[in-house]
Amino acid sequence: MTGSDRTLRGFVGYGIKRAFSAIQSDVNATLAPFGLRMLTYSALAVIRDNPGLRQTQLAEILLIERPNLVLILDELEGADLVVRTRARDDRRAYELKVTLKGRRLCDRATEAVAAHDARMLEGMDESMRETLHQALRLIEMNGRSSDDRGKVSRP
Amino acid sequence: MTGSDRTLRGFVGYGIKRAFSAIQSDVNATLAPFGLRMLTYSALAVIRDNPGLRQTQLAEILLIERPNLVLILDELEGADLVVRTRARDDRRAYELKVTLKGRRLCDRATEAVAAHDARMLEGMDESMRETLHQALRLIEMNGRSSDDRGKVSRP
DNA sequence: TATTGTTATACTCTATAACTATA
DNA sequence: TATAGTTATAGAGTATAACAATA
Repeated sequence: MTGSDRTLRGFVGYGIKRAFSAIQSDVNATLAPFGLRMLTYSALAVIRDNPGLRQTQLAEILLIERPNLVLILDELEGADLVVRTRARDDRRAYELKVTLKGRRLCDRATEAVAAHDARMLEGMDESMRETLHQALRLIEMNGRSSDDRGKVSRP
Repeated sequence: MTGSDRTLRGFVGYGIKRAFSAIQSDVNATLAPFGLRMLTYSALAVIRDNPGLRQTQLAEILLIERPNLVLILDELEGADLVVRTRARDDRRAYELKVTLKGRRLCDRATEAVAAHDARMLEGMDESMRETLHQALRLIEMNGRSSDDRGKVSRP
C-alpha cells in the first residue's frame, strides 16, 4: 500500500466531499451536450417549477448570492431558454419564465440527469436510497442550524 | 410558499451538493482558528498518517492535481507544520513529514473536526450512520467507474 | 429609508501546458 | 525518454461592497 487516508475516512464530511466531486464532474459531463452546467440546469429547473419567480427568490432557493445569479441568468436568457420580464406590480423586479425552447431542453436534460442519478445509486436497494436521502436532509439541516448559531452570535 | 425546488429534490446529486456546501462552510469555520482550511487540513492529516509520502502520492490520495498541491504544501511548510526533504534514493522527489508543531496542531484540529462531524450526524442512529457511510462509498465508486468509461473510450 | 437587480472585485478550488532537474 | 516537482495561467464557484432605479 502506497499511502492511506484512514484518519479522514472516519469523517462523513470527507465521504461527502469525495462523493460530491465524483458526481459533479459526472453530471457536468452529462449536461454538456445540452449546453448546460450543474448551476445553469438547476436554475432552469427551478424556474420551470415556479413560473414568475423573482431573482432574489431563486437565489434563496439555490443558496447562492444574488450577484452570482446574474451571469447564470444572462447565459440562460442569451440561449433563449429563459426570459426576464419586468413585474407589473414592482418595476424593480423581474419575473422569470422558461421559454418553449427552455421547457423542451429542461425536460430532456432532466431525463439525462435522472439517468445519471440512477447510475450513481447503482448497487443500493430501495431502503438504502431512502435512508441516504433522509441522512442528507438531516446533514443539510444540521449545517444550517449551526449557520444560525454563528449569525445570531450578536442578537 | 414562495417557490420550490421539487424537481431537483428528487436527485441524490442535489442532496449531496447541499449537504456538502453546508459542511464545507461549517468545517472551514471550525478550522479557521487553527489557521487551516479543509484542503490544508486534509493534506496535513494524510501526511501525518504516512510519513515520507511523496507529493505525487499525496495528490493521488486527495484527488487533486500536482500543481494545486504545491501552494498547499508551501502554506503548510511556511507555517512550520510540514517539511519537504529530498529523497536520498531519488533526488527529484521530496519526502513529506509533519513537524512536532504540525503533529500537535493536527491532533487538535482532528478533535475539532471530529466534533464538527458528530454535530452533522446529530439525529442519526448508528445503523443510519453506517448506511450513509456505505452509500457515500458506493457513489464514489460509481462515479469513478464512469470516469474510467470516459477515459478508456479509446483503448 | 429599504429593496431589486447589477457592477466590480477578490478569493478559493480546479485544470492544463510547459518548464527544470533529475532519472 | 520519462518522472517529480514547479510555474504560469485560466476557468469555475463563491462572497462582499457599492451603485442605479424603484418602492
